[in-house]
Parts: sequence; C-alpha cells; structure tokens
Amino acid sequence: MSLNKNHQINPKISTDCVIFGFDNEGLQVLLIERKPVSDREENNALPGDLIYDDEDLDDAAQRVLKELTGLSDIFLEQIGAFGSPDRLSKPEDKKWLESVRQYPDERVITIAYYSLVNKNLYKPQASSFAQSAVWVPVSEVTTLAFDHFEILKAALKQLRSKIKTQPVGFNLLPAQFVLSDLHKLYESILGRPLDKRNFRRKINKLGIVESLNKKQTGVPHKPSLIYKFNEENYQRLVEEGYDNFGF
Amino acid sequence: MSLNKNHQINPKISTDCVIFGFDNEGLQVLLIERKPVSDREENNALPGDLIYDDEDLDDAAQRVLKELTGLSDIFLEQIGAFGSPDRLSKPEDKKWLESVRQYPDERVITIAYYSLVNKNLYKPQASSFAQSAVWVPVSEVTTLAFDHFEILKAALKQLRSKIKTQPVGFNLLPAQFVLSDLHKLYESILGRPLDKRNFRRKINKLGIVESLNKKQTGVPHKPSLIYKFNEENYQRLVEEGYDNFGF
DNA sequence: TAGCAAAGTGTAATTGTGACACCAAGGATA
DNA sequence: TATCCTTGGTGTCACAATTACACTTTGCTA
Repeated sequence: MSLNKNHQINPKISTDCVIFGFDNEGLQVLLIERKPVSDREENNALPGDLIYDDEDLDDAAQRVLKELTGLSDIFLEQIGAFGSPDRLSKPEDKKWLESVRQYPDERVITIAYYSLVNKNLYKPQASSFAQSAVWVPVSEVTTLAFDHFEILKAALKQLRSKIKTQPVGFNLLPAQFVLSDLHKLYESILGRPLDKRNFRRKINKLGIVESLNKKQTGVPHKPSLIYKFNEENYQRLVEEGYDNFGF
Repeated sequence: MSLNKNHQINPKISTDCVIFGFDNEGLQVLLIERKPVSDREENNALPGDLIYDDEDLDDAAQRVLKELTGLSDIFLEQIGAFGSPDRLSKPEDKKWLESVRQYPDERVITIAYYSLVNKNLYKPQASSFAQSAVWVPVSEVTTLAFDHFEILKAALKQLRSKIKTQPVGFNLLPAQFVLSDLHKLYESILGRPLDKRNFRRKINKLGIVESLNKKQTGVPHKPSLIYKFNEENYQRLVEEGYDNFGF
C-alpha cells in the first residue's frame, strides 16, 4: 500500500455469475434476455448485480444466485475481476445502461463467479430479472453483452481445469444418477469424447461413486445401476492431498 | 445485469502484487516495511496502489511493478479480487491508514496479482514506497498487514498449480542457468523434494532447455553445463496444446 | 595428493493410459 | 412371442509414465 495519488476513481462494483447446468442436451448456461432491440444473441447477458455496502463479494454472488434460482449454499467459485475501462462502452450496451442505471457512464468493475447447479432443483424465481432467464447450451453462445462472452470463456476454462483435479461435476447432477450421465457430463465439460471403459475404470478406482443396488425402470434397453456420490470417500481423498482426477 | 438497488457503494479499488523472486535462499517475496510501531512482521505489507481512472487492472499492476522494481513486461497473472468489508479493519491497519489516506474508512477492494521476477535484473527504485522494499523468504512469512497473508497463500497456491502445467519458472531465473538451479527452484515452489534423475529426465524430454556447451568456472566441484531456456520449443509445445509439465 | 562437493548418468518394477469388441437386458414392435 | 433396437456393462494388451535407487566424474581446496 502506497500513498495516495491523483486520478483515483470510485467505480461501482458488480458481480456477474456464470451459472452452469447440465441435462441431456449437454452443458448449459443461464442467461438474461435483455428486452429492447432485436432478438440477436448479443443481447443476452450474464446475471449479475451491483454489490451492496458492507456485503462480501462471495455473499453478493450467492445473493444473485438465490434471487435467480432459489438455490443457496451451492458450488460457487470466483473467476476473477474484469475491469477494462471500456468494458461497458459498446453502443448497444450504453443504450441499455441508460435505460436502467442512474449514472450509466460510471465505470463498473465486475467480480465474476461461476457456479454449478443441479437443474432438477432449480426453480425460476419471481425476482425482477429472473423473469427473463433462459438456459442456453454453452456451445451455442457466441456473443454476449459487455465483456460477458470473455467472462464465459474464462469460466469454462476454469471449470475444465477444476474438473481435472476435483470431482466438482456432481454438483450438476441429481443426487442419484447413472454412470452414463456422469460420462456425458465429463464429455460435455471437456468438449471431447472419453472412452467408456476407461472412464468407468477411472471412476471406479477413485471410489467416489457408490451403487445403490437399484436399477433404472421403464427404459427400452438394459437398465443401468443407479449410483450416488460418495462424499466420505471424496473427503478422504482430499484430506490425503489427492488432487488429480486424471482426465 | 439487473436494475439498480439501494445501498450500493463506490469503493476504492487497489491492486496488490505478490512479487516472487528466487535465489540460493529459495523462494522470496518482495514486501514493504511499514514504518510505525514495532518491527513485528505483521507490519509488512504487499506492494500495491489504488488504481487510476481509465486505467486497466493489468496496467495498474504493471505500473506498481515498474515503480517498485524498474521492470516492465514481465510475467504477471491475476489472482482474484479480495473484498471483505472488514479487510482493512485490524486496529494497527486502521491506524496506519489514517496516517496515509484521505478517507481511511472507505472500503477498498483489491485486485491481487502475482508476478515472477528475475532478481538479477531487479534494481530498487527511488519511488516513494520502493525505499522500504525487502525480499523475505516465503517460508518465513507468517503474518502480514490487512488480508495480505491470505493473498500470499492464494498466490502460492496458484503458482504451484501453474508450474505443474506451464514452465513459468524460467521467469525467476537468469537467462543462463544450471540445471541444479532449476531443480532447486521447482523444489522451492512445490515445497517438496524431487528426485534428481527423474527431474532431469523430464526437463530433457520436454526439450525446453538447451545447453550452451559452456561450463561453470571457479566452483569447487565438478562444473555444470550452462543452459538457457529454449523459447521456440516452448512455443511449439504450447501451440500443440500441451499443458502438462507433469510435476 | 587426498578429500570434498556437486555433476551427471541407467535400469528395473510398478502404475497409468489408450485402444479396442462383444454379450446382456429390457422395452417396442411386428 | 420372436425379433429388433438401444444402451449397459465388461477385460486385455501394448505402451508410456513414474518411482526408487547408487556410483563415477570433475575440479577445487587444504
């Protein structure tokens, strides 16, 4: 910490959340559709909000998540700060801000987070911005408002690197699942195919899933065994300093 | 982005830099000694500064680095934002801020960076805070001002994880070095011993160092060959998508 | 010239990875 | 009720990577 200098600013601080979900369609992200202009994709934005006085950054992100999805205490990790002085200055973005902010020209630095939600628990909320929330397959997103596409790319990168060392994927699945769901999830996140037998071998060796000795019913093919995540074994691995899940 | 709400703040934004250096004593970090009170360690702080209007976050961190070390264009990576509302409120810290800031009670959110500098190129500068900069072995740091110890721990964690996938260590070494320097560097960063033969095999296989066919002189033991980092081979590896340096 | 200190080198056992193909089970349908 | 369709579930082999481990070389110093 040094002495004061001239020209320092007091920007606004926001938090923007990249909320990932997963289903048979693959990896999705929850976006807010902004109303005006055409329905071009670049009008979508990440959900976010300005942070409050005396509010911790993580708490602000949890609050956004809660307002939007109704979920609390879910996986959430900071991506980093995005604060380019011109990050809000695309013409469409400026116009939109003018309609919505008291001081639309103020600089805003955002602290970005990503989180993993189980879409089965997700229930859209009635809060002001949750109305226009939509799940969009990550692979179909090519542009977003502000610098949000850049933030999404950073989130994906961090998630990919995280899932190689920690079994965070379970946050995206229901409590009971089938190994092929987990398999598809890993393929969706990593964006490449994984050999079925090798995948299963790895998962089994880790001992982080546990069969419930129940089978699927009503499926037009051989029913799969149903599994749950074994949190105790996972905790043991982490305590032993294990951090390589090797994908 | 949602609608405005009450209670939003306009905090100050600072950047704090964890500047790592390396020599025979191991991994070091550059700290600022705050003047008052006793010479207890918790008076040391990370170098940092408030950011300017219209200044990009990365640029602010580069500026701090330049003012402090005289170096520009060196390895620098964001760690993340630290913004707990009470991060400045330890009594000693408050007293110090009162002596130095116009509005010492203002909330300050910091964007932390870490960087790797070659101590041979480092020359202390005459800037206001560079006067009291000191290199301290990372292993001896146990407390710091504000939340800076937490930031240091995050920096170390990120560096350890980074060095497993990218050969960033070369930023800490002189342009010409000896394999045992590189070996000691990796051991210092990872905090555990690495087998000499296995280490050399890995480095050689990667092809990212290149012998200059010169030997050390004046050492009281068998002289070592002198190496340099092979940037072309490294670039090739990165372009091929290689990101596992396997330590 | 003896001794010291660090440099430099190879192998064997184990473990991990990647590629690959067939049978099983249940529902759907003819 | 037999056939077909779809997905579940399984083992092996070749190769690569990792770990553990000890002795000789070189140059300076005493």
